[in-house]
Order: sequence, then structure tokens, then C-alpha cells
Amino acid sequence: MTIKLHNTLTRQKETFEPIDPANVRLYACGPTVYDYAHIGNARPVVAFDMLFRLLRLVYGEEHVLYVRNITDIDDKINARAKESGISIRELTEGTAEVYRADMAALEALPPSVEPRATENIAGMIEMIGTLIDKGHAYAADGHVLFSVPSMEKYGGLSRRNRDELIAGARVEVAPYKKDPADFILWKPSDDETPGWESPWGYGRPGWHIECSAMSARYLGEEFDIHAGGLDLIFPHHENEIAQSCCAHDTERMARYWVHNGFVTVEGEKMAKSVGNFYTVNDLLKDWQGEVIRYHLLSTHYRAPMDFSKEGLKEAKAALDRFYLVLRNVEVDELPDSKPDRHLVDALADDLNTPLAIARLHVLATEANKAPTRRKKAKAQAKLKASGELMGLFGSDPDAWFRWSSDAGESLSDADIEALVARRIEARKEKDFAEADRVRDQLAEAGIVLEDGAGGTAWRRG
RNA sequence: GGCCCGGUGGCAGAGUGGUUAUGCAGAGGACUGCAAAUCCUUGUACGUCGGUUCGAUUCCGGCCCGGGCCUCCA
Repeated sequence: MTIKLHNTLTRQKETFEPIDPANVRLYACGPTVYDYAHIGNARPVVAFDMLFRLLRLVYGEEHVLYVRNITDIDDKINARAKESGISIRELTEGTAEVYRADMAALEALPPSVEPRATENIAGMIEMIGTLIDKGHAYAADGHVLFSVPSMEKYGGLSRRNRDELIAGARVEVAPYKKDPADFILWKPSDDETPGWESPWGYGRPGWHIECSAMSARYLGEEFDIHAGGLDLIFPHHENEIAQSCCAHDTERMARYWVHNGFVTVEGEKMAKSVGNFYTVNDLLKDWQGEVIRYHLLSTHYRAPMDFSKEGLKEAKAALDRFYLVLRNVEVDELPDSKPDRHLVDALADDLNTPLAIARLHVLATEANKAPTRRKKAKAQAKLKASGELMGLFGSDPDAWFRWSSDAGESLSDADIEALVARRIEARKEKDFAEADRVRDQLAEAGIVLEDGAGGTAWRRG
């Protein structure tokens, strides 16, 4: 089984060859915890969770190390804490906690390590010191800056040269910069902002250095895959490469760079002013996490995707179809099964999740058409194992169909079961008018009934 | 201005140098007390103009349209 990945370094799909198959190392840029995660933050998490799951399948669960950081030192955090009158620590820990819960609801596995920037300051200071020693950085006016001209190959990932950067610069160049392209490694803090003592005075790290320091600590100087959003290619990832390669004297920081495409919401760029700013936390009030996950997986991770309520409805309908297949189990226990070969092939081909989903549908149809109980159970098991590889079908089918976004406001399970029982009685008496009346009443509350051989099943539609 | 992505049938969304994607929605049928679910059948595609080719939606080039990045936005 070989995995192919689109590598931003070469802009081509390449066969993935780990440095050490017994220790496959993946790093993804995590959130800056100043606000709840929005759907644009969720996409990379789900996409790279799929990659993590695939790597675990191919190389073994014990042989994949996935690091995703939490950025808990940042000027946006400082500003947010100040305006909401809570401490920085309260803000970052509270936000991080919600983040973990939200991502878990999306069925994203927790990363192997989730380092926080504030717990890695020493490593950053050390790295900055190394960069200064090697002539790649300089202190000026309380700041430490990376000297971009000191790196011959700067710009390789984003494919820009320094002249283009300067020509395109839209921000005023700070006076302490020797070169307009230089970027901050360390900056001074005052009494209001968090800071640490350093050889260059009391201050705090720049953004890029944290990923360089943390990836080096947990994954080594050169590792396999570095993942993140498309928008991070420049400057963030470019600068990470500069810092890491110059500090470690390496050719590469990571062998493969994978980037997810952007999300629009309801056809437009997500913005609070447009009213389409969807946070995962809010969405989870109305939709099962798996529905959100499915919607995200239904577009290839590199393509731009439009996230919409309509798309969520479609995702819900599709998952209903699968859970219907999985609910209709006629044997005591499903046999053990491996994921479908074609589905794994699709995923191994640069995470082609839409094709894999199409395969799930084919497997569902096969299960529905199976002529014998045994064959049906086998097909159902295959479907379930395949979906589970993608982080789907983790719910109990009955629980899935009972799920309600407005629990308590609508009919309770007991109410529904009482009505269903009344209708069963009516049908026994051949009082179809009464049976239909009850069914209409339930339908109005969004309950769908199915009269099957084994009795009447219900679900919230 | 520079760099980089996309434009597929009513919708979502894969893929391919010649042959059915898949799902939803639509139409017809089977099943059902009627439904639901399920199964069967079925229609509508590849932005535009050129080029390469026996043949292009698929490769190449121009153009049009949309999106992203160009110093801290996933």
C-alpha cells in the first residue's frame, strides 16, 4: 500500500516515502486560541485527521506521531483578553478546552502531542540564539529579526523571490529591519503583555518560531509531513523553513508539505458582517458532529469548498442512508471486516475522500441487495469498517436516529413510542384512518415511520 | 503587478485521450392497506477560442469568469 500526496514543494502528487516507517511524523499548525473555532479552522483538522488515520492504517497505530500545536501567545489573544476583562490564561485555557471538545465532536482523533507555545519558550529562545550565532538573525532595538538575505534559498515553498516580496509589501517597513523582508523572532513586551526573560530582554516570541521549535522538539530536525491551510504557505511556512533549516543546517524541514483549500460559507467569504460566520460550537447545536465532518469530507481537501446549510442537509441525508443500512442488522453480531480495498485506494490517492464516499454508497447498495442474511451481514460489516476508517459511523444507529437538536422542545422518545404503539393497535384493528392520523401527527413533529417485518421503526428526520 | 488554485449534468462532487462515477433532486415501475425504506429503469455534463491527435471533457496555448496569497488569516 503506497500513499500519494500532493506536495506543495513540487506542486506535484508524489509517492509518500517515510524517513522511518516505524516512526512516521506529521505536524499540523493548530489554532490560536482567542476565539471559538470556525468552520474554516475545522477543515484542516478533519482533512489531516483523515491523513493521520490513513497513516495509522498503513504504518500501524504505534508508528505514527502527530503533533498539532496550540498557539496561546499572540497579540490577538492579548487584545481579546483585555477587551473581555479576563486573564490571558483563562481565555486561552477556556478556548483550548472548547476547541478540543469541538474537534472531538467532529470525530477528529486527538493528536499524539498537543504542545502549547507558552510551554516551549525555552526551546524558542535557544533556537533564536542559534540563529544569531550562525549569522541568520540579529538583535535590534529590543527585537530579534531573521535575516532573510542570509538564506540563499528563501522562498522555495511559496515560489517567490525577495524582490517580489518587497515589491508586494503592503505594510510599512519597521525602522529596525535591515531588510524589508526580515521577520520577527522575538519582540519586547511591556507590563500589559505576557513576556519572558531572554538574552535580548523581557519579551515574547514571534509567531513563526513556535512551530519551528515545537516540531523540532517532538519530531526532530527533519520530519515527514507538515500540514496546514493554504494561506499559511506564505509567510508562515516559508519562515518556518527558513528558521528550521538555518538553525539545523538541514536541506529540508519536512519532506512533504500538504495544504488544504479555503472554505467559503453560503457562497461567500466567511465574515461576521455577512452573517455567515459559522463556529463549530454553534453548528453542533443543530447538527451532529458527524454531519459536519461528512460535509467537510465530501469535497477534496485541496479544492475550494463551499460550506452551507444545504450541504449539511445533504450530508445528513447521506448519513441517514448509511445508518439505515447499519440499523437493519439481522444477525447477532457483525463479522470482523477490513475496510474496502477500493475505498482505501481512493484515500491513499492524495486523500480522495469524495471518491471514497462514493464507494461507501456502492457498499451500502451492495448491503441492501445482499440475497442472504450472511452475505448481508458481511456487506454491512464491510461498510462499517470502511466508514470507521474515515471517522464515520461511530454512533449506534438507534441513537443516531433519535438525536434531536431541540431535545425537550419536541416530542420525547416516550411520547413517540406511545404514539407508535397506538398506531400499531389501530393497524391491527384495520383502522387505517386512525393509523394514518397518528402517522401524520408524528410526521408534523418530524418523525418518520417505517413499517417493517420486525415491527415499526421511527426516526427523527 | 507577481505567484498559485479552480470553472463538470437541476444541485453536490469524482474521474478519464475513445467505454455507467457516486449521492441528492426529477420521471416511470416493483414492494406496501397507504406510506417510509429498499430494489429496478431513466433524462440532462464537462467555461471559451484555437492547437496536438484517427479521436479531447481529459494534453498544450490564448482568452473569459471565480477564488487565494503577496509580513503574523485554516
